Amino acid sequence: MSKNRILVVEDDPAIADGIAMNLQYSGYECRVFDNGKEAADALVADHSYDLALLDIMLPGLDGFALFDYMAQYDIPVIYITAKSDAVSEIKGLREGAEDYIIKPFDVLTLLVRIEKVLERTGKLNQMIRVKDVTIDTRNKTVHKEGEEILLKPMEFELLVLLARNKKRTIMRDKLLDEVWGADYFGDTHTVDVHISSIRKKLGFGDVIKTVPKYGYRLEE
Amino acid sequence: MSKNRILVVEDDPAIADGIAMNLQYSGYECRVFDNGKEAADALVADHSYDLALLDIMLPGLDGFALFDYMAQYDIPVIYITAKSDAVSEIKGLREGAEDYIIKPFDVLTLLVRIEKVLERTGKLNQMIRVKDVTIDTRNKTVHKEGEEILLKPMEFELLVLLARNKKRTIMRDKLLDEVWGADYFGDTHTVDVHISSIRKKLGFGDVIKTVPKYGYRLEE
DNA sequence: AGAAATGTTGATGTTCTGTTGAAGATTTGC
DNA sequence: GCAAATCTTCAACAGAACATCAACATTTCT
Repeated sequence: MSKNRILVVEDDPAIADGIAMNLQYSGYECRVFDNGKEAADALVADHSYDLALLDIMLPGLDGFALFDYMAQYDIPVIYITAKSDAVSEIKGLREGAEDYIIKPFDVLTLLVRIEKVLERTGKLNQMIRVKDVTIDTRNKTVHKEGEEILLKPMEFELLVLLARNKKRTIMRDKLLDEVWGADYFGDTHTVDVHISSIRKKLGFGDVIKTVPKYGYRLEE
Repeated sequence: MSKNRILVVEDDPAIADGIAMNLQYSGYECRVFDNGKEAADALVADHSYDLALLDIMLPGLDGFALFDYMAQYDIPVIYITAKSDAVSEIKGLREGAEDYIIKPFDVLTLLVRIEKVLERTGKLNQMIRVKDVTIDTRNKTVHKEGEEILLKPMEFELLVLLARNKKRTIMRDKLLDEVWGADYFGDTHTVDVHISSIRKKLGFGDVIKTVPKYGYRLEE
């Protein structure tokens, strides 16, 4: 399956570098521009992007202006906003942007948002393979060596998050946030129990690594 | 990868020079102003800073006034305060500053504070390379010649501190303070044991130098 | 409403980690 | 060069973190 292509327009080089590195690491192909004008011009020749990450505050053409160019080619947009322009978020979403994310953000949050959008637009791989296990995110089923393994809903969600972010260590808090929701108040111990159950059902004792003091990581 | 840019506003030339020298030595690009007015004016033309260090007591525009200019461009702020204005610290933080540091401070304390802020805003390099060893601060992993080397949490934290401050000798007390926390009461001997373990696992016998009677230093 | 299944919490046993002490090696100072 | 101080390394202990099981409360489904 071919890589999803992501367009990034961000003028802060430190942030742009960080995003680019992480996207590539996660298996996306990405192209970065540091100003709106160049990005818009380049679209004419190449507009086969699955998603665009647009900073709102940009020199020249700003994120909102760029949105129209994206709409032309049906490229969904996630805005990147500084915390000072809280007002603009609403505007961005009302005009049709898929989502927004406020700086500073952590990498996993961004990746999960991207996955959500790609899933909605049907561009995300429905099947995830980890070792001899196949995860079908559409039918919510898991197979190992032809046999279906029954995972409970929470176990499934947790597994998908880990599997979509292979080789990335995720803190227990972060797992709780993303799988259980940000408004969940409970012990991180719950995560441990679910991990334990997944390991047992899938024989993932070594595939899901424990990173002491931090969290878990699913290996390739 | 581009250097992080830091804005320094400090009227005491001795302190300003010291900060500037140390920041450059640590790989930052920095610009120094000795008064608030000039700094604020210069922001209009160039505001691509990743962080600002602001003295509170300044001729003309003071640190608090400058904060508003920084907020406009979403530049995080660390205040530099004289020991006497303990009251102002609280005010500064409540208004949204990232952190503060009290004069006189030692260089490493300042550098670690800076790293904390840059990490939170996603502008710090998550990969550190020392010789043939790669440290991934986000995934909490260490690789040497493609192989993963397992470090224990404390070993990892200690290594990161040393590696982020290469060529800088750090006292045992300082290492204890920063890695174990200021409220830690224990023998500095613990540091020695951990250093020993890191050296052994990574083959860093010569890379981490012992500075007799003082502490340790990680060479480039 | 009753039954089945799920998620959470608590208890228990196990593994892993950090600290300490002691012995051996190295360096420093005289 | 020798003694003293300092550092390195090993091993053992205590405590923390983690895995697993079982019971309970909650939700879902029929």
